Amino acid sequence: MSNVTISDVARKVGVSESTVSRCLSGFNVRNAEAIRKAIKELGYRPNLVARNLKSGRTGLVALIVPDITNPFFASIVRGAELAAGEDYMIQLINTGDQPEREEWAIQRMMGQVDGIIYVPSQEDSQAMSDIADRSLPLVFVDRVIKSFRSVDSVLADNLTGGEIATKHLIDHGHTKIAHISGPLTSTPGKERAAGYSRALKADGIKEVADFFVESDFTVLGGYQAMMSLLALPVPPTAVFIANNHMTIGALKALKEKAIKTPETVAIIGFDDHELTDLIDPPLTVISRDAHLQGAIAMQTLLERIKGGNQFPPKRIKVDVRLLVRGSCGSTCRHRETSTSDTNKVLSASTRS
Amino acid sequence: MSNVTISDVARKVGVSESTVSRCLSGFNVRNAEAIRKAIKELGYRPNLVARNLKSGRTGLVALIVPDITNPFFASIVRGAELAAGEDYMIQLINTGDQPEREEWAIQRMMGQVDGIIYVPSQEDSQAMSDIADRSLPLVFVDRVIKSFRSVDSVLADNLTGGEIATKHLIDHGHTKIAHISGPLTSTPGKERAAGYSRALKADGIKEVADFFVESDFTVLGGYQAMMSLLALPVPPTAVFIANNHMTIGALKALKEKAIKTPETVAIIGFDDHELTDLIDPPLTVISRDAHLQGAIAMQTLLERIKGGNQFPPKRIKVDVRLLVRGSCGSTCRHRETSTSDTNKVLSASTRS
DNA sequence: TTGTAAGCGTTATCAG
DNA sequence: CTGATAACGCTTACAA
Repeated sequence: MSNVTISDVARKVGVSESTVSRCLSGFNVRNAEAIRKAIKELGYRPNLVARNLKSGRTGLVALIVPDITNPFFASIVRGAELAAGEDYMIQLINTGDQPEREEWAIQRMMGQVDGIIYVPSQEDSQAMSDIADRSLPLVFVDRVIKSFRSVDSVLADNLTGGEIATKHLIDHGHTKIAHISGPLTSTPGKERAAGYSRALKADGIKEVADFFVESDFTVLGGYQAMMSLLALPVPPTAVFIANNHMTIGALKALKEKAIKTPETVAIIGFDDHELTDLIDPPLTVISRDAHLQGAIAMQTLLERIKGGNQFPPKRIKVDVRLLVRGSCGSTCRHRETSTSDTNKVLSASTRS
Repeated sequence: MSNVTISDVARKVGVSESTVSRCLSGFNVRNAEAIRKAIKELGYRPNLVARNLKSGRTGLVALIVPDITNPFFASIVRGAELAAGEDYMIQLINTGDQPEREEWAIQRMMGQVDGIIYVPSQEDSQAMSDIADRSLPLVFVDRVIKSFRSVDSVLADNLTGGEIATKHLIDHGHTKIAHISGPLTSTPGKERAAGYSRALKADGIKEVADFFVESDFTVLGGYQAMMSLLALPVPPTAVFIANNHMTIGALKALKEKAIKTPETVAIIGFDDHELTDLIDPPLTVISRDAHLQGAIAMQTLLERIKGGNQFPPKRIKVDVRLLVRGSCGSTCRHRETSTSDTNKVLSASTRS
C-alpha cells in the first residue's frame, strides 16, 4: 500500500495534481521530466482503487470454476488469462461444485469485478437469482444454467463427443457397452449421455438400464460406478466414462480387481491428460482444447464488457476429437479424428 | 455494476446516508426494517471499490505462480484459497517462469492487493526491485529470492527429500545413480540436488559428472535429459528426477526407447499425482502436502497483513515423505516414510 | 498547457 | 440514535 499520493508528487514538483494526472495519462505537460523524476524518487504508484472508483471499472474478471486441481479447468483458466492480456486480471474462485458456494461467490463478485466467467455445477441452479436483472457481463463455460438462455456460452461438442466415443467401442465389435455418466443435471453429463444413447440407437443396439450408471464426476464416484458395473451378472465388455476424474477412479477399480484392459473391458474416457499415454494401457479418450475454450470465453466476455449488448447471445461449441491409444484394443496409436478439421482456429471455432 | 447507491436507499427511506451505512455495519438504527426493505426493493449492493478506497484495503491477495496447469501449484492455490476464508479473494497470475512477467505482475499488483503470495522462478531475481522499500506483505512459497532473507517463506524440505530419494535408490543396490535436476538457480532445484549429493557422499559413492543433468522443470527438458543419460557409454541404472513434469518427460523417453523400468533403469520422482499409481510401473515418488503449503502461506500472509511486522520472519519447512510404489523395484506398495510424523498438523508444521 | 473544483460511493467524525 | 460534513486518491470538465 503506497501511502505516497499524487498530491505528494504535485507538491514536490510544484504543479497541480491534475498536471501530474495528465502526465500519467500520457498528455503533453511542460514539466514531464521533473514529474517523472519526482515519481521515481518518491516511489509513487497510482492507487488503482481510487482510479477504479472514478472510472467505474475494476479491471478484474471473476473465474468461477469447480476445481482448479482438475487440469481441464486449469487449462481453461490459463487460456482465459492469456486472452485477457494486460487489461484484465483474474480473480479465481473454486466452488467444489457446491451451489451455495457458487451463489456466495456471485453475490460477492457483483460490483467487485467487470465480468464473470462461470462454470455452473447444475443446469437448474439458482445461484444466479440476483444476477438476473443486473447487467454484469457473464459467460458460461463448459456448462450452462438452463434458465439463462440469453447468456453467452462456450461449450464443448459433448453430444458428438459421446457419440464418437460410443461408436468407437461399437466399431471394435462391442455390444455390451456401459456408460459412467456425470450428473444428468449438468450440461456435459446430460449431453455426453445423450451422445452415448444416440450412437447405440444408430447401430440398433438396445440400451441396457444396468449399463447406465449416473455418477458425479469424481474419482471416488468413478471407482464405485465401475465396481457396480463389474458386479453385474453380465458385465459390460466396454465402458465410456464421461470425464477424467471418473476415469481415474474406474481404472483404479479395474486395477484392484486385476481386470485386463482392453482384453476383458475396453475403456474410453473424456478429456486428455499429459499422463494418459503413460498409464497401462495408454488411454483412448475424447479430447478438446480446453485452453481454447477458456480463451474464447474471455474474448467473448471482453467484447461484452466493451460492447454491452450490441450483439446477440453467442453459443459457441468447441470441437472434440478422438485420440486413439491402447485402452480399446486398437493397435494404431495417436490417430486423431476431429469432428471437423476446419475450426481449430479461434475465429473459425465460433458456431452459432 | 449496480448503479443504485447508498444515497438512493437513504432518500427512499427518508434518512441520511450515514444511517444506512450504520445499518449496514450492524449498528442499531431506528428504521432498520424500512432500510432493509428499501435495500431489497432497490436491489442495492454496496460498492466495494468505494468501500475499499475508504478503508485502504482491497480484500485481494495476489497469487503469483509459474503454471496453474501443474497440479502441484494448483494444490497450493487451493490450499491458500481455503485458508483465506471469506475475507480475502485470490487474484491469480501465471508467470510461465518468465522473470519479466513476474516483475510486471508485482508492479501491477502493488496498490491493488493487500498482499502477495509468490513463487519466484529464480533465487537471484530482480522482479522485486520495487517492492523492497515498500511494506506490501509478502510470502514466498516453494521458492525464495535470496536477497530477501527477511521475507516469510513456506518451503518443502527439499534437502531431505533429495536425500531420501537418493538413499532409496542406494538401498536398492544402485551405485550408478543419476540426477535430473531443476535449474540450480531455483530453490528446489538447488536443494534437491544438494540432497542427492549428500546422500551419495554419505554412502561413499563417487559423484559422476555425467550423471548430473541440470534441466528446467519442463516435460521436454526431462525428456531430453533422460535421452542424454541413456546415450552415455555407461548409462545409470537409477535416476532421481527433481519434479513431476520432468519425470513425465523422462518416462516418455524410456518408453520411446523401450527401456524397462525398474529392471534396466529405476526411477524416483518428486511430487505425487493422482495418476502416478496407474502408470506402468507405478511411480515411486517423494511427496509433500502442497495443499498444506498453500494454506500455511496464506495464513502467514494474513497474519502479516493484520499484524504488520510484529513477529520475526518465518521460515517454514513442510515435511516430505517417500511413497514407495513399483518404479524402483520394491515389491511393497504404498509404504510411507515421513521425515517426521509429528508435524502433519498445520500448527505443528511450523518450524523456524 | 495549466489550475480549480467537483465528484466517484462509502465511512468516520463530531455535534446535536 | 441521527445528520451534516469531510475525507479516501484520483480524474475530468471548465476556466484561465
